[in-house]
Formats: sequence, structure tokens, C-alpha cells
Amino acid sequence: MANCMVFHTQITSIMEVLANAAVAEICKLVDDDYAVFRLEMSQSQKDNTALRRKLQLLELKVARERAERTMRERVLGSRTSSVKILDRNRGLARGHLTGGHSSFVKPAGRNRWRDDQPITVDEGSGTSTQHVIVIESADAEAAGPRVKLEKAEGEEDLRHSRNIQTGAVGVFPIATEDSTTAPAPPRTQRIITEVSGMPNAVLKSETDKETLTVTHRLLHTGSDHGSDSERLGPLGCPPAPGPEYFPVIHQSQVHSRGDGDGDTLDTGGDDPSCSYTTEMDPGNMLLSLETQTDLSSGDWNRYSSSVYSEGCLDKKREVIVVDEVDEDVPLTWNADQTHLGEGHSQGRDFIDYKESLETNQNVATHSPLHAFRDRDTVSTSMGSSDSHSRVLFDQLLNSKDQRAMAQGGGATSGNSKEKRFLCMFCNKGFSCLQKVEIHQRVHTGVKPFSCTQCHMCFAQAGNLKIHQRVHTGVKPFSCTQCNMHFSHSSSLKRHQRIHAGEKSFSCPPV
DNA sequence: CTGGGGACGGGGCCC
DNA sequence: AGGGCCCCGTCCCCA
Repeated sequence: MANCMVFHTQITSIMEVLANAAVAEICKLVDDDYAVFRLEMSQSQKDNTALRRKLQLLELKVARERAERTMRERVLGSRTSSVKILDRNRGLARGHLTGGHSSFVKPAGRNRWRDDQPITVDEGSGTSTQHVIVIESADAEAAGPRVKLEKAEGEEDLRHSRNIQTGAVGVFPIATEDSTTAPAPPRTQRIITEVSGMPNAVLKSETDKETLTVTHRLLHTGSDHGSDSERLGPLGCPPAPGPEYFPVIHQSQVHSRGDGDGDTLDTGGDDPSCSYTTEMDPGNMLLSLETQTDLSSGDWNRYSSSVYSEGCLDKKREVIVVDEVDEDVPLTWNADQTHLGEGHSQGRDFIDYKESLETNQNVATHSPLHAFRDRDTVSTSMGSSDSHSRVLFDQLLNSKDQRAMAQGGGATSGNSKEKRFLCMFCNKGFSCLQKVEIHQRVHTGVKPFSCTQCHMCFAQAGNLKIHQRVHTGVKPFSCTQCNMHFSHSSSLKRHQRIHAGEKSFSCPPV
């Protein structure tokens, strides 16, 4: 009996042990499964979130595109004649803009140019700065709103109008689609404006002055500066990311660099191109680009440039196609071979011009050889009238360009020995490549140096430095006679003329 | 008359 | 030695 009890006890204990073990095992299994389950759950949630975001992005994209289409249609509908914009590199608009360059691009709130820098363009805000818009491809959708925002917060700067007149930077007189919104110009003007989503260039013809001012911008994609309004155009559409519309005239035979340096021009890419057709009034816009370039070398200049060597604008340079023009060939805009593809966004967009700068004394390009980046063929119904075209082409240079030409006199003037680097726009000669690169910012509007305190940006580092005295209040130049202080040395010098009794205006000696 | 930006030339330094 | 880069001075212009 006692044995029986002992046995029973043992069995009981064994049962308990087994039961405990079983429970433990079950618990363990449950825990493991639970963990796995939780993992799967979280994974699913992540996927869910990602998909949802994707969906939202797509919806935004679609909405934006629809809005743009609507805008474009409205513009085309309202526009009567001058310019017909077919479309413009939307692909560029989206993906291409990443670079902060542009000329115009000024990283707001940040001081450096970065390729990945998001947008900012601010020119013209109250601080008279430039608006730069850099649109990151991934966030293209956000571009619109952001631009809008900036526009709202900044007021139009008078500088804009000034720039417009001078054509210095990509500031365009925007031919507003609604004429009622724009004050009637004091004088007769014929304004040809690109107004599609990416208004970057303007051909402005001031008939009264008989000058044709071309405002061209090199948007180093991404970089472009121009006020929002400029970039947005009358429609408020986001500007085309990169390209500036050079007044390209002609190009019956556009040779996109015959050497086929693919990385420069032929990045086909899928980006939708934009065609840019200008339908000039018959008879008044016979433009021709006469490039008196010694083409014996084969193809056109390559503009390498490092146009942005000083800044961080190392990417996305716009292509400037310098084309040979057959004088006998009717003018056509042909951007066919000047297209930029998506792949371009990472490359230089400028034709490498360095070689020609260095070597060709023969190049007497009159030319801002402007190129359209659009792949689609653009043609103008312009006739070919060489002499007339030439004149008109000369008029294409804006006033600053002309002044620059006048000052520099071109490569052929005088100091040809030292000034072997020629500006591709005005043919002015410079002693070294960097000088010409800096100079060309006059034409391109590239301003890589931005002020950290405000939205101003500058083409030259030195000018930025001087500008910052505005914020620091530093006035290192003091008058020894009256103790006045000046931030500019030239201001001091000018002031001291007063003490010297010099008259500002005196009759020149006969 | 001043403030301030745009543009250019020259010189120095470094590679 | 030459080129690239940076800085500075200067002139011009406009508001």
C-alpha cells in the first residue's frame, strides 16, 4: 500500500513536470508565433503606408498635370499671335531642376548651392532678391505650391523691371495673358513671351526703340533665378526647369556638336520636349543667326564651362548650341539635336566651349548661340534675309550685352594677345577662362553666390562680400576730412571729390 | 549726395 | 612658366 502511495506520488510529480514542460512549450510556441505575426503585421503596415503615400503622390501629380494642361490651354486660347508655345520639357521641369543652379538659383535660407537643394528662387521679394526655384524631381509635385508660396510672400521688386529692361538676367517682362492686369506700356511694345509652364525666355521687341532685347536665361537647371513671377509666368505655372530659351534663330542646320559628345547634348532621354514655336509677325522678325565662326574646325564650340566653377553649380548646365548656319537656308528653329534628356540632368548642359575659347581667334561669333533645348523641332516661319536678320540678331543682345561688347570690343580688338578667351555671347575677350566664365554670367544670369542674410545673390564672390556689409554695418572706408564712413571704396572716393571741389559735371575741354 | 549692385581688371598665391 | 583661383580696387550705373 505504501509502495502504491509512493508510486502515485511519483507519478503525480512526473505528471506535473510534464505538464509544466508542455505549458512552457506551448507558451514558447505562442510567443514565437506572436512575434512572427507582429513582424508580419508591421511589415504589412509599412507596405500599406508606402502604398498610400505613393497613391497620394500620384494623385498630386495627376492633379498638377491637369492644372498645367488647363493653364496651357487657357494660354493658348487667349494668346493671339506672337508666340505659340507647344510644350516644354516637362521632363526637365520635373527631374531636371534638381540642381541648384541656375543662375538664378538661390538657395533660400541656405548659403550654398547644392545639387540636391530644393528650390528657392527669390528674386524680387521685398529685399530685392532673386527667386530661385529648384525643383527636386521627386518632389516635383510640391513645386507648384511652393512657388506659389514664395510668390505670395514676396512682393515684386522694382529690380525686376530693371532687369527686364536690361535683359540682364532671366527676368522677363511677362506678357500677361490678361492685358487688363498689366498696365499699358507707355510706348509701343511688341512683346514675345514664352508663357508656357516654363517661361524662361522672352523676346522683347521694343519697336519704338528699334531694338530687340532678348532676355535669355541659362537655367542651369535648377538654377535659375528669376522671380517667381518670372518663372511662373502669367499662369503661375512652374517654370521649365532648366532651359532657358535662347533666342535661337535660325538653325537651318543645327549641328549638335558633330563630335557627338553625347554627354553634352545628346542625352536623348525621354523627357518630353517642348517645342517652342514663335510665330512672328510676318515681315518683322526675320531673324537669322549669323555666326561668323570659323567652322573649319568642324563643329561648334564646346562650352564647357564650368560656367559655374565658382559656385557650386556643377551640374546641369544648359546647352548652348552654337550652330553653323547656312546663309542660304531659311531660318528655322531646330532644337532637334539640341535636346536634353533626362540623363542630362546630371551633366553639363552647356556645350563645351572651352576649347573654342582657348583656341579660336577666328571665332568671331556674334553669337549668343542660343539653343533650344527642346527636342521637338521648332520652326519658325521666318524668312531668311541675311542682312536683315543680322541686324535683328545684333539687336537681340540686350543692352548690357551690347555694352559689354562695346567695352570689350570683341576678341579682335586690341589685346588679342592676352584676351584669348572669348565670350560666346558677345565675343568679348578675356585674359583667362575664369574671367570669361564670370563675365558670361552677365548673359546667363547665373548668380552662384547667395547672401545668408537675405535673398540676394551675386555673380561674383567679391560683390557678395561687399554686399554683406549692408547687414554687418561695416563701413571700412572713412573720410579723413569729415569722418564719414562708407561701405564702398568708390563711394568714399566719390565723396572725397566733394572736398576736393571737383565738379561732377563739367564741360569737356574743347 | 549717398547707398548699393554690376562688372571688369589686376595682382598675388598655389599647383 | 602658365593656368586656376581668389581677392581687391575701381568704374559705372541706378534708386
